[in-house]
Amino acid sequence: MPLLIAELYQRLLAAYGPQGWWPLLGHAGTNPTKTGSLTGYHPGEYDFPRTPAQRFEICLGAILTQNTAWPNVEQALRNLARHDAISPEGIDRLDDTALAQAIRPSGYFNAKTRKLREFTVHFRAWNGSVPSRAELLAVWGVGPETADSIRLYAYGQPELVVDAYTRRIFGHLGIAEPDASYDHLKTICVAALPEDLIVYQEFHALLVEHAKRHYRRQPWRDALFE
DNA sequence: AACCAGGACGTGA
DNA sequence: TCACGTCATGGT
Repeated sequence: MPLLIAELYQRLLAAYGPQGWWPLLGHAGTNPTKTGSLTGYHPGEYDFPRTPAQRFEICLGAILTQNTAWPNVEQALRNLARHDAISPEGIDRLDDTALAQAIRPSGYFNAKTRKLREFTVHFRAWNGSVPSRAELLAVWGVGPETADSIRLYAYGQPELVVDAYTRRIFGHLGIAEPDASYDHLKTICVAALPEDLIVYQEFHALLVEHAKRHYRRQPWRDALFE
């Protein structure tokens, strides 16, 4: 009998406490239980984003963090902030060379320059309304995880997020096949958890925290669950 | 000093 | 569908 997903969530929450995602620039809040020297967490506060700028910052971060370590993304976001470019107008103001230079620390800077351009066009067209998952997936450079992250953290929608850590942990613990698809993992999580914004936000954040602690390098030995 | 990170896209079978 | 190559910097 594999570990139940709901029980996994409860035990992660008990072990690490509320994480407070999505991390935001300029938010001094930290989480003493988190790994590394990351900042911008706001455990116990679920009324983010509080401004249009914070919403757009989360969207940019969701794209910039694709296959990229978060500290690199923070450097890129700080560069954009220095250019006053955490806004659709700010992105537009930078030419491709300047934009690529600013986001260089996050890697794949040519591809991500285009992704930020494309996203900005659609973001403005949504005109403040909440984009559907399909609308997000229609944006070049936005795949399933990025779309779900934006829905969940930038727009406060109860949209469950799956990532490589989810697959790795579930595979290791026998909850799902190691090569299970994104949609399958999402389906079994949605079926096992209450459809709740806070639960979804914490669930993803807790899996990331747990993976950073115990799944960095193979062979994985899960100190919390075995 | 290799190894890899909070993926997505294009291509060929 | 699906497997595989590509994109790139910075931390460990």
